[in-house]
Amino acid sequence: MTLHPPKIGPQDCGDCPIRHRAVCSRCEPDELGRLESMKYYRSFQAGQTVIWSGDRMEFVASVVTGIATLTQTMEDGRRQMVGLLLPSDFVGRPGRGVAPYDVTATTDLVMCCFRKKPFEDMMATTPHVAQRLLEMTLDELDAAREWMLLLGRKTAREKIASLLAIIARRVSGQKQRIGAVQFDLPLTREEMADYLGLTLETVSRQMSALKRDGVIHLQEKRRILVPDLDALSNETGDDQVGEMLA
Amino acid sequence: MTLHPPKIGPQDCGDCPIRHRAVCSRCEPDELGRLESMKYYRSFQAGQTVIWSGDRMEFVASVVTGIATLTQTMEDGRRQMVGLLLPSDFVGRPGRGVAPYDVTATTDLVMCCFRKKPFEDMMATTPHVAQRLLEMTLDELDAAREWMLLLGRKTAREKIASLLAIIARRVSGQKQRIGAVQFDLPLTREEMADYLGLTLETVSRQMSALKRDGVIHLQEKRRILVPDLDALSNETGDDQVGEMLA
DNA sequence: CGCGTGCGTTGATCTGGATCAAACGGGAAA
DNA sequence: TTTCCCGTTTGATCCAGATCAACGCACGCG
Repeated sequence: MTLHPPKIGPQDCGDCPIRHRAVCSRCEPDELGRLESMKYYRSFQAGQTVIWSGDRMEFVASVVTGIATLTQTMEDGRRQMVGLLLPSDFVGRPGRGVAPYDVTATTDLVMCCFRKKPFEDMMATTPHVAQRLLEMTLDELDAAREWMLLLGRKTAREKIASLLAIIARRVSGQKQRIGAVQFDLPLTREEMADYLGLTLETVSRQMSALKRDGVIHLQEKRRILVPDLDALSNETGDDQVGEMLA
Repeated sequence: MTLHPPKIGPQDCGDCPIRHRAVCSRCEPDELGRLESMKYYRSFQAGQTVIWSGDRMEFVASVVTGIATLTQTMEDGRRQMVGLLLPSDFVGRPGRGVAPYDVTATTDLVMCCFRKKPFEDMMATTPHVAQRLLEMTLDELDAAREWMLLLGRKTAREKIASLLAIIARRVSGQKQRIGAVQFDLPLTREEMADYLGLTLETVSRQMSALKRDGVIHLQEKRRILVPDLDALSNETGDDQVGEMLA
């Protein structure tokens, strides 16, 4: 079924682009060595499913390059994206055997996988991996709760603006909401809809509205230019002051 | 402002009702002793605010008895509940100084508070607290993601049924969805609305509809009788099989 | 006792976003 | 080149849930 593309990736953890932010970021050289012995890389093409909900999981993993999504699907087909995985984000849960969500590559994707059993053993015996994983999980929990506010209470326009602002900030790297930013949307309209709890038609209409109002400019559907990140942030419904101290 | 009711609580951790499920559940006797030295109890009356969003937090805490809520509020007053805290649940984040959400007691509440600095020191030097906290945080993250599906994709009726089913299962203790269950709702209609991303009128109407359809019986507004937990679960929109293995 | 006040219910109407439907445009295959 | 396909846009209509409004009921208080 799955054809395996060449197993690329930085064989040496020292060269790894996510070395300083992933689960392994706190590890000492000897711990890194131990991780190297249990790791292997896997590549996926855009659109491929990494893990199906309900599958037995024999590994946990970090996103090295590319973007993946976490989605839940109801029997009748309603879908909700519950997570967007960027480089350095972690997939899987030590101590659980079955995947609760579908994991899908939305762009070409390289994952650094750790065999589950050795990884769990390492978690139990050395503190650095567990400490970092706790920190990352707490960050994800905060993000999930911010998303709950968006899903429960924001208007369609606010939802779109929030998503664009988040991607703009993550892509541009800068926390500051100053000046112009330009980036490629990594999601289709339908994926945006699944993330925001909307239909793809509403996403398209609100994108057009934001464009009409000059908040964003579209060149080529996916390439977004935000002339003023501050103006975009004003459309998110978020408290401007409260955001600053987060 | 805040008047302090008598500081009740099990002074000895050995007698604590949440001893086996809270952050401290993995601790050895010597570690418990260390925790005892940094802990103190605080009581709150139903309706009191435990922590305001933006407040400096000088402690982390476990819920001992009672129920508390975590809510986010937008400038214009829209509110979204992002967590429901039952006994043994943990509040606060080691390593962060400012509270991101309002924490409110919905019933009379007793919390076991740990001074933040000593607690953080203990997390850094002994693994048992951190390990348990990671496990609990991962559970909360799963719950938050389940809630994202509810907020983004479920109908009003499915939302109400899901909330009632969750409370029924947690209150009755039994994971099995068999037979009749009876319990008191710990939330007002407005709090339910804030949790579900609805208005209180819609909550009231859907409660009436579920009553009309015989899925629940109401005696005295808050006292709920679920004659058949299975029938209620069928109204949640959730995959029956998928739930089993979670 | 009458009165307010806090919850909850119910009714009438409105509306934001869903649904149904058609068409566009660019890239790849034929 | 033409055709097809996929992602996207736009239009017309519908409807679930929001909003506005009135009222019921239980409880505590002067």
